[in-house]
Amino acid sequence: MKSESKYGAISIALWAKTALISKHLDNSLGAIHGIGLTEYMVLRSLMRAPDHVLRRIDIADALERTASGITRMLMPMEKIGLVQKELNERDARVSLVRITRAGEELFENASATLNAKSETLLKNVDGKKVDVFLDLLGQI
Amino acid sequence: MKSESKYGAISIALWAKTALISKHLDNSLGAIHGIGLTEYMVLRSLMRAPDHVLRRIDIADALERTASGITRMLMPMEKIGLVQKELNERDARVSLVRITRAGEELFENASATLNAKSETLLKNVDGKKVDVFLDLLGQI
DNA sequence: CCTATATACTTGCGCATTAAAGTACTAAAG
DNA sequence: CTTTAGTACTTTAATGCGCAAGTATATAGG
Repeated sequence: MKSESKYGAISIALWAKTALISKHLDNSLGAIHGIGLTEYMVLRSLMRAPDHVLRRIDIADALERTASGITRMLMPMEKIGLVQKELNERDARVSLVRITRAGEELFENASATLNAKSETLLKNVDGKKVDVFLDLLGQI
Repeated sequence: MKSESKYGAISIALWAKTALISKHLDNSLGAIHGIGLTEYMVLRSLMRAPDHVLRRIDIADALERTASGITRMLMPMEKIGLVQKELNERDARVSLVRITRAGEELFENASATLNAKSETLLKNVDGKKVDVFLDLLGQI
């Protein structure tokens, strides 16, 4: 068997470890706050956007998802009041997404859960190299 | 907005970057070899197993998937002759999975594709830190 | 204006995956 | 043996998500 290149090994390790971590995070967020990890990421994108508003397509791009996936995901999120639809006067094709006050609060609580759970999951990672790790991930 | 802890930031970066990378790898493997990334990982697990045989449950554990997901995934793989079922004489509950010669060949070719594509996707990662990166991922 | 092309979504359909229930078998304890 | 509990897998029903097609609107060129 030919050996795996180091870059291939990184891809595979990323895939495997991320599967593990995201499953745990998804379960915790679901059990405690009733949202999935992808929904958390939608809220996070909105919180980071100027004025806390984004077009659906911007969310799709940010999360590496398709527009159709975003449309479907936002329906229940709107129903439970985490986000609300908003029209764009300049362009009637666009339907903007705004995070609500309830969405902001849930995001803050969910972030605490995510941070705590991440600390547990990553406790074996050499604390002195956390910044290196973040830097390497940023280079991708 | 409270800031994200560094461990939380790592989880999120892993999630986002892995989504990007695995989408590209999945597309390449699908277009060139007709298998998905998860199926590639099944073959990889089998290649690394002693005697190239595993129980379904071992594959499920290795890939962070459920037994039922593995059952479904193996059906088409068996149909196109990448793996074959095998009985366990000691325990009739178990149905072992063995990689075929065709499966081994496809795995070798797919590995070359995966390595090459990974190199492209990760070309911005500081070459001197590749070992550090792999080590950090291994610590998770 | 009018047509052609591009953009921002939404919808219909299908695939991959899971959770939960069901089947078949094994193992452990009396 | 027989009962009980546990394990390995399969199946059923439901979810999440993408692709392709469809709708509505915008923009550019004649």
